[in-house]
Amino acid sequence: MTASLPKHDVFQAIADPTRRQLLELLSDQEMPVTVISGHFPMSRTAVSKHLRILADAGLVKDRKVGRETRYRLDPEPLLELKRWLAYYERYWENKLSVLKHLVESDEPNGAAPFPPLTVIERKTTE
Amino acid sequence: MTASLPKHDVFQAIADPTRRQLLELLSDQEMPVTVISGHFPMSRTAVSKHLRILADAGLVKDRKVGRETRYRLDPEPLLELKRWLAYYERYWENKLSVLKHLVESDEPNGAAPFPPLTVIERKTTE
DNA sequence: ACGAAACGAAACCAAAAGGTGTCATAAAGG
DNA sequence: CCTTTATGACACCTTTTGGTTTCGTTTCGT
Repeated sequence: MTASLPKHDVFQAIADPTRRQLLELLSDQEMPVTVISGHFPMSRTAVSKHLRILADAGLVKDRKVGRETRYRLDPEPLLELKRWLAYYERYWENKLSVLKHLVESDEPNGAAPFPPLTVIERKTTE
Repeated sequence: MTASLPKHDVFQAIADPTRRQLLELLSDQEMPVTVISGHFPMSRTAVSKHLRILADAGLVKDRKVGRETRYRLDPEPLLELKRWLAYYERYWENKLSVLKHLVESDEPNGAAPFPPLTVIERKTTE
């Protein structure tokens, strides 16, 4: 167990626009760092750090080829994102039902309008 | 034009685990800030700021009811996320083709192995 | 009319994020 | 060999983020 414990999760990894562009660039083919960083208006080191974060999230894989390290997309962790998103699909599928909900809870201050207070635990840093 | 120019984008908004929990909590029904913050191990103000960020991204809507402000989910911006994700679906649908790609680009240093260097413009802060 | 409740705004703070440049090392290539 | 190339590891800096507390304003309830 404790299988690889990703230090960065997918949500955080894709939050940065540069990293999303990296994923797009690497989706076609694998590339070494120098070539990759040539596509971005920042230092190679900066790009390298972004790649590290993506790797931590499992979104890219690397392999050494001679003196270079080639990176390529691994889309697998995006499945988690897809599953997360799937939960909300039902909400936009019928926005009308949302509207209906709004109208129904019309009373300014209902009797017991809100669910039992369940405190959401702070995820302890693993 | 310049239609509402969201200061925070969806990707950044959902990057924070607390904000994802907020979305989940608000997906069922609308709630005023005090009730919402009762579910989280942090100050009301902190929760309020998270709600602000979600609102900036268009993920929640608020309406004033008396002295309280009730927040509720608006799933619409998640469509952007869904579209972004859709681009990558073809990659995990056939991970085998990715593998094939890898094997084919076997030569240690091919003639012109990488695409023409197109520098990706830094998105100027709007 | 007045105290309490609900909330946003502001000032503040520590830590994380996103950059930079320099350096050490390993592999390639005369 | 000796130089160049590719890269990761550091040390460092600035801005953003996520949190706090305090304060003012509006609305409610009595």
